[in-house]
Amino acid sequence: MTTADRTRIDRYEPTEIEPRWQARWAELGLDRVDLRAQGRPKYYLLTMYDYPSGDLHIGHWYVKTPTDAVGRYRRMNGFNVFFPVGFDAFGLPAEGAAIKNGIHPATWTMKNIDNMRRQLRSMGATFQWDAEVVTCLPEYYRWNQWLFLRLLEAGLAYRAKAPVDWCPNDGTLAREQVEGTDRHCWRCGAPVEKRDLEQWFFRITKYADELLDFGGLDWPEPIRVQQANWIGRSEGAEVVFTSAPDAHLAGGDEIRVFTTRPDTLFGATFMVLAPEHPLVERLTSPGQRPVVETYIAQARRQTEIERLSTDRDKTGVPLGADAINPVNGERIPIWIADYVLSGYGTGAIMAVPAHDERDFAFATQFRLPIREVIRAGETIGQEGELEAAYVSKAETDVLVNSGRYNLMSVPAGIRAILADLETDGRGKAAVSYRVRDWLISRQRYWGTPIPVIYCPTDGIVPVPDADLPVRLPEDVDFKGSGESPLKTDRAFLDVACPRCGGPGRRETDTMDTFIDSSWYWFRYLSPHLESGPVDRALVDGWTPVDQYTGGAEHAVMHLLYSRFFTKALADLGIVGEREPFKRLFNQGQILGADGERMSKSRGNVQDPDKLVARYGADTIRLFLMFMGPWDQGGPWSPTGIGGVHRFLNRVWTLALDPKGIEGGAHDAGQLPAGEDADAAERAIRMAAHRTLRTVTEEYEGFRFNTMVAHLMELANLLFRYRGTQVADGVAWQEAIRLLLLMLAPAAPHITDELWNRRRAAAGLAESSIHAEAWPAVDPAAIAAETREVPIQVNGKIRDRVTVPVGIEQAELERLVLARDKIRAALAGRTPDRIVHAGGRLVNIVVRS
RNA sequence: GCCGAAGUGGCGGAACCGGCAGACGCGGCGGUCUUAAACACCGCUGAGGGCGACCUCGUCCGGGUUCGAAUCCCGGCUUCGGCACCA
Repeated sequence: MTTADRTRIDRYEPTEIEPRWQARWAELGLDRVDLRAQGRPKYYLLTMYDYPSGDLHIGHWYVKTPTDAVGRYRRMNGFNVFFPVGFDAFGLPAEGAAIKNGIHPATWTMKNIDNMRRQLRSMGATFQWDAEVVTCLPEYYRWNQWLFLRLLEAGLAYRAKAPVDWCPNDGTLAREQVEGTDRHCWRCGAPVEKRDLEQWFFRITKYADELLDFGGLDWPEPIRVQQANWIGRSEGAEVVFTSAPDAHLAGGDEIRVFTTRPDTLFGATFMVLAPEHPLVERLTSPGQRPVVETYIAQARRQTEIERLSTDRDKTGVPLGADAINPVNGERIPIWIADYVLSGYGTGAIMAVPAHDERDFAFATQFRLPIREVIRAGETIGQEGELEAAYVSKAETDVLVNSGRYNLMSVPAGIRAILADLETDGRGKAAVSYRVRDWLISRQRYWGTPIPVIYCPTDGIVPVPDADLPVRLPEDVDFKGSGESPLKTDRAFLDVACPRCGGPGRRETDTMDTFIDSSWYWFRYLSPHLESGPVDRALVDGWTPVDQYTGGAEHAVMHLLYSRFFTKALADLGIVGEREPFKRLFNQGQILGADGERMSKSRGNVQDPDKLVARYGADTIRLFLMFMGPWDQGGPWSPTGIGGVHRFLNRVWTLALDPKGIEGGAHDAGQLPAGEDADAAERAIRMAAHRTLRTVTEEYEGFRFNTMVAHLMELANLLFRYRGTQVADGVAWQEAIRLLLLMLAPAAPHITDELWNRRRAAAGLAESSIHAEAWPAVDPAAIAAETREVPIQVNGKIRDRVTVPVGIEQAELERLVLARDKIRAALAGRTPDRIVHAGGRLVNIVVRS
């Protein structure tokens, strides 16, 4: 085909087609959904909303456009699909921009949102824009405050003084926001310190056990494992030691420890308290006081210093006091050391150096006694000096040096010791969790104000519901010191106590923005509702979310908080379901071409606007799906994008110009050798329907890369028939129709254009392809009469034979053994065995 | 160190259940069309050997199970992600 010929039909011009169809879909209301419609099954499709940083990069497309394809596919399958978007609009970058450029965070944020809305529209996705949520608007954050007050009433929110992780730039951090061995801030990278502050907490620990239960959820295994590890449930015992009488001490103070190994109680040769433990002060002997105080001060500072290695030497000092072991009355010295954490268990341990690596290291360093109390059963009587801690809980291990518990197996020992401790009131079975309560206070301006007032008379007073929202003052002074401007804003700060009317002071901390994202999908259902946070009827009808898509980096933050919130809201009677997201898919992450995370500072950000201008949204959508498995991600490389664009061009040509013949092949326009028109049409139908069968499964299973590959294969096959006598025949027409329908969810613009050009050519009125039903496979079309069977000799392919589908095994064997190549491979030997692999293959086994 | 995921052509990847390794695309080579180039189209393209039909080798490494292993089992190596003294 020459250039002149090729211009005979219109060329594929995505930049002309795409905006036109996007406008048309808006007119047709394709992006609207009647949430109260009856009849069709609901499908709540949710993709993680974005922080309005200002620009979309290709990573946003990577999450959202395949998700949109799923929505379109579901819609074609008769579902009422709800697919909202919004913006996670509070947060630090806006404040940073304010300090740096003197722009108000609200101005900066809303401007960014405007730009991002435009960019999001260019994806051609069917987002429900009228459900949009912007979390920095009072109509949203008002309900953060309202929910906070309900949690406060229910005892799920509380204020406590606690050592908190503190970043000099960003203030308080949640534990999840402290990263790495050196404990740096996830945002700015500065070393994180510990500070004692009065802070607000949400009682997520109350739900620890329920959060470990993923029953009924279709979530990726790695995320479930990560959450389970984060929650970190350990079963063991709480054992009560007592302080021994001493010159400076009457004795009898209860010192509780948590242990997972009550069977090793006889091996406790000393005890260690966290430096922050409340009893340290009381137990320390006058002689040790200076050393102890120095150590505590040092430990405090130590968390501020970069600690690059976890296997640094253990440090600690003795208090100069002893404790009494409840099982044998033995006196053991009490130490403090920073390897015992104040926030876990009881903040105190019994040290069993023989059977715990950390205690072993500590004992070795300070020459404390090590007493073996567990031995592998078969090594009894071979006791010697231990070179390392023996940490084992094997069934065959037995207790030694443990008085009346000697020679009991470990499980039996645990049960017996626990029972005896319980009888004496000296201990009980206990469970401990790694997860701590969620610290939600942030010393920042750009967040939801925490709705409480401090009154000298009444203490902590909640802001009455009627006074909500507590609005962020707009006219504030950003000094750039990092200190929240709310702290110095008299108009905000000074407020009458709602209870006594006296002078009160408003809370100046704002909420962690993860609160916003912990319930936003409920709000999507009624974003402007003024009578409450959620419309209960809609929530009951539409939640849980059927499919959630987003990055795995939220495994222990957003995805855990959301589950907690949903459970808490269910207990408060605000929602009915206890889990937010029924099915979760974590797509991978697109990295920069350098293999690093995309970021402006690295200069490796891919701008989708340019790509869209050059290739069109359909090509970009399809290319992102084609790159590889969706959960894999990978470095961005535009190599190959041309191949996908070519594919769309071929679809264009197939649909509009079936009779044309390209130059190139000598036999162009001829049917394949040995094929008549009937056979050709059967081949086309079979290919189209087989493709439909696979592609349907691939949409269901989110295997978009192979889905695109199979559509390419079908297009390649049709291209071979282009210009032949069957081009544009009945089978061809059907194949084109199926090809367009199958491609429609992934490449929505070009398919609607081609669909309607073909309708117009047939004298039919316009009708969007996206209103069509997903086609059904015709079983008759895919039924084959013959099939090709590979033949192996000793597992190696030697030949193939085409046989009728229903052939008898004996007949097949006779046929196979008569083949020249097989006779040659057998070289006169007699087969020992012939394996028929379910009709898929024949393997002739011959020995010698 | 612990937990998790993954290692297949020059590259992205396919093979979903143990049954034709490398689908599809990129890149490369050759060709058709064109005055020419670009575009488009057609063919070839894992490595080695052979004029050829074909043969040998080949899915991180070493063992094993099986008629048959990229796939299952045991041991090891490497890369990526998470956790960071959690008693």
